[in-house]
Amino acid sequence: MTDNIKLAELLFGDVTQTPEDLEERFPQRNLKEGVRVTRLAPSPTGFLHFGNLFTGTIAYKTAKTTDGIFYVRVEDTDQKRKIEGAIEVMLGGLKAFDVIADEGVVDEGVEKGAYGPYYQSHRKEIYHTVAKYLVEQGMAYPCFCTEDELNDLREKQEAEKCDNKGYYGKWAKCRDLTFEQQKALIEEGRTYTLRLRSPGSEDKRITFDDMIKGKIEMPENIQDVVLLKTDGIPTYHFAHAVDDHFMRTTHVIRGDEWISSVPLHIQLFKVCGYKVPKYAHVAPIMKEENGGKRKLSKRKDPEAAVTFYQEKGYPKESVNEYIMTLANSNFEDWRKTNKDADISAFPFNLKKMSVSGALFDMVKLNDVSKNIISLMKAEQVYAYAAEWAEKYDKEFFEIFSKDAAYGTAILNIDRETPKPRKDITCFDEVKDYVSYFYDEIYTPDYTMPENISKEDAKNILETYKNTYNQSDDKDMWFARIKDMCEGLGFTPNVKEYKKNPDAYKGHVGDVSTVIRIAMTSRRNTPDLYSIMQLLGEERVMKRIDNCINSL
RNA sequence: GGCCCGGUGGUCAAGCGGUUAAGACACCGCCCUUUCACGGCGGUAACACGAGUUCGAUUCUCGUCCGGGUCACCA
Repeated sequence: MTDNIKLAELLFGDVTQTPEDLEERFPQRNLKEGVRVTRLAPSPTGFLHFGNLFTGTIAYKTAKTTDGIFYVRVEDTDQKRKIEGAIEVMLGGLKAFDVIADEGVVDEGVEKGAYGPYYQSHRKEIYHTVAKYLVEQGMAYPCFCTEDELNDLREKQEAEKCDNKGYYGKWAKCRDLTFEQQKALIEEGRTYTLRLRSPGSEDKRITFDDMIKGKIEMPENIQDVVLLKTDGIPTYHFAHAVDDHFMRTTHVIRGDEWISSVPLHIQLFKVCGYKVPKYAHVAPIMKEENGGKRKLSKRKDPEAAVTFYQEKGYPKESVNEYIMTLANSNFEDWRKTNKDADISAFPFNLKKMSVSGALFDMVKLNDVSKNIISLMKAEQVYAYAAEWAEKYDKEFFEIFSKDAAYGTAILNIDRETPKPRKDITCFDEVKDYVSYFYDEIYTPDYTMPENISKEDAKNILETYKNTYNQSDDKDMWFARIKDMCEGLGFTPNVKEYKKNPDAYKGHVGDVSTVIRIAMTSRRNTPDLYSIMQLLGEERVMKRIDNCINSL
């Protein structure tokens, strides 16, 4: 029995399976050529960052464009960070924007698929099986260095201005301990981590092909990184290699902060005898701050939280559309020629991803969202708005949901025309947008424009009251307004007024404005005729009277 | 500091040896118009800098500068 085998027994005597057993338990997926398996591997922090949604969407699309599999694996290896209900928050946010896992953790505590467990905290025996194998092969060793010792090491390297910091080569104190020494330390009860015995050499370089960034050349990894922490739980690096191998991930899609550890990861895959997956490193979404760029920050930027979009009531279609404009530069061109197509029909392509981080642009998101909502049917807008209100504005929901046909009719003004209005950006605006249709939440304010005297306003309304007829069609309705202009000192002809402004008090537009204000307390609204039709004769008359009385 | 990556209008970005350097958002003007929108038309505005290579560089090479990432028993 060699020392390596003895050490492996000493360290992992309780491991009963072998890597071969695992290969059998998690067989190669039976997939057609070119079909991709991707994943999102969030750590449960209780906060879903827009960046998570972004990379998640990309991973999802990458799989879906090949009819592949997208799964969620929870990276809960950091005990210190554990938070209750965190999975619910993450999965809920993802689902709200149509990033739905085929496999893995699909709900709090619910796992689906044959490659689990999908919580890293439940995979200890799998990691240990591989760890044991690595020790047997002489590719891993226990390290008994304490935190203080490691700090000293760092300081020493700092003082020597050492370019290559870290635990490797001559600095790796525990690398060349004899079996007897190791055994003695363990029997002494000393805690230890398990480190990789890196086969890398300082002067070698490796290249790899990132699907987004292209060819990258880097120095080989020489660090004897920690594989297993003192509590026996793996570090990200080790878990990544083991999990993505046994879960049979084909494409690792993640944030580009990982790019500098790719040499390590490739080495890990090779040391374990695994096929290296394809990598795609996604640039982060940035935020502008006094002229500079920085990552969207959880602390500083409310829009960094996915819940922000839910609270504001951005439809998922809008957010997804915006994400795609950021992700694939040809998306907007595609959209132009495929106006009605579902977004899932877009041929998403990793190669079209931008290499560097894009600035988050709220104005653009809003524009995208207005377009999306303007193209929806009124029923759809009503359903979304009601759904939003039920969750975030109960009081309004009560009122708004009482009469769906009425609400829908309001939202249908000027909609489903070749040139629909684009008033609504997100659903928290709907209450204000429709407020004057609901007496319960309507507070009149009859402030008239400066160019119209109270007298004239009164006269206009008195006159109008006598001529108004609810059953007029739109042309007739407007003809009546025009007809009353002359008698009041206004002109029905706007051009005429512009030519000769001193000859009149104003034009039809001003007369309409007075009526508009009486009806809605606003100077700007969608089509007034439609509004008055929906209000109904009784309320129209009442509002005219109220306005006259308050002038 | 070492190692990576990047730098085209305010923003997102096409172009990748010869272009009047696309398009979208924003902004400005005009038109349409009972308001506001919508829509239409037009406009302002960019290849970080310096050397090479080349008949010719935004496109290729090198350097400078600037921005970002990373150097944990965090992911």
